[in-house]
Amino acid sequence: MEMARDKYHHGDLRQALLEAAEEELKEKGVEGFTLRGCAKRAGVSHAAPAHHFKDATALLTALAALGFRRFLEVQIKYKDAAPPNPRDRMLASGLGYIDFAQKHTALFRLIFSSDRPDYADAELSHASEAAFTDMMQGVRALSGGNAPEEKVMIDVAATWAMVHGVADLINSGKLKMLGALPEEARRKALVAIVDRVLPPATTD
Amino acid sequence: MEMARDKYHHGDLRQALLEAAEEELKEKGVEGFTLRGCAKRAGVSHAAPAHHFKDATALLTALAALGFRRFLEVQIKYKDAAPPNPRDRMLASGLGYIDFAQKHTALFRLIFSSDRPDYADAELSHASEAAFTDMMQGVRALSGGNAPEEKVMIDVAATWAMVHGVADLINSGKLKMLGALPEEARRKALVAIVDRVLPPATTD
DNA sequence: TGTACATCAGTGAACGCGCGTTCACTGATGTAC
DNA sequence: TGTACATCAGTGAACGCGCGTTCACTGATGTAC
Repeated sequence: MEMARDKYHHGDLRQALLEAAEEELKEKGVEGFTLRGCAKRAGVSHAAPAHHFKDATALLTALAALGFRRFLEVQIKYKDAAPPNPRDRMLASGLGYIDFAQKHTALFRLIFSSDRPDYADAELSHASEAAFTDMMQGVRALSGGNAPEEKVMIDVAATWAMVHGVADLINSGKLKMLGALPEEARRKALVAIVDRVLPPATTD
Repeated sequence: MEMARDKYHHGDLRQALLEAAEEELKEKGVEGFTLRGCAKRAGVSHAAPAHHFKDATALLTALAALGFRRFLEVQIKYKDAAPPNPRDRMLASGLGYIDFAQKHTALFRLIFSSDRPDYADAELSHASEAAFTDMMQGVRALSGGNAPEEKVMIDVAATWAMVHGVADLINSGKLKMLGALPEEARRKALVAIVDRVLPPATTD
């Protein structure tokens, strides 16, 4: 095993830069994010990142893509732990969405409230679509296979908006009354809120 | 009437800077906002703003306060045009919230998704509290005077989250299917969505 | 009504700073023979 | 197994840029007498 400090070549600077970027984002916010700051955090000269990312946008774009993938993973983890019916799975998925927003404040902001990543990038748009598609499918399963398209659209919009609203408000500290509740009560409250908007499961 | 171009003294540079700042925000986003850019837009040397705003944060803080006041005005305007019962007034208020987010994208982002304004500032925190208080009162009126506090909290959170979620998702272009609908259909869809989460009016 | 003076809002040159970007370089690694 | 060489990932000095901030200044306005 080699000691990292002895190495002139970093080994996996690309990965290290992504981790550094996440930290940088956490501490400085999207608005104060710099490439030089990331290089410093990764323990590397400020010119080194150029070998891996064209510019700050490229780094933020890759980080946003990674963010979307983790965002989806969290939701899937929650879903897989839920009772195997569309309603409970959808509810779990929503709780995962909110949990991600709370635990990864900076990433959540990056993927939902920033113009800095390049959304035309193939990797990023693929990752974001995967996340959104998963959510749509969950709602569709819940609305029932032959619900009219118009109803499905309303269901999707309502469910997504509710979950996203809770996540964004908690994330920006505006629903402190929820965040302040003890673990179990918080969960119960979130369930009550999200549950209120889920379409009733159809039985056909 | 004096011609503005003949004046060495601007007349009301403070106000002009606020308007310039809103434009700057609209075009460059919170992330690219500069004081020098605002000065240029206001047609004034870059050192002039210092007489009115200590720094960029002070200007953004004043702008955010102004944003919250307008945000509340729009909601009140909508409410006053609605049938005078708690449910319709609340619904109207929510539509006003969403309307503001759509028409003042930059301001909405500034007040809900940016760390740059100083929220400890008295004027700003007063303006934001006024907006939030108004909303809480609307929900409280709808929940009925003697609803248990816990239910009111859930009602507030659910209503706020739903409205805010729709507003934020439309604002960031993620509910295109709603934005793309023709005027009347869009309104109907929004009503259906927001209405779904409003607590039933109590009659006691 | 006129003059002197204080006040205030603006100018524009200058500064230091951190940023992104470029460039010649150097050290480490992998491969051909 | 050893040597020569190409490749690649890093360094660090240098640059130009736009930023915020400071400063001596100047032009306009209001007021005292």
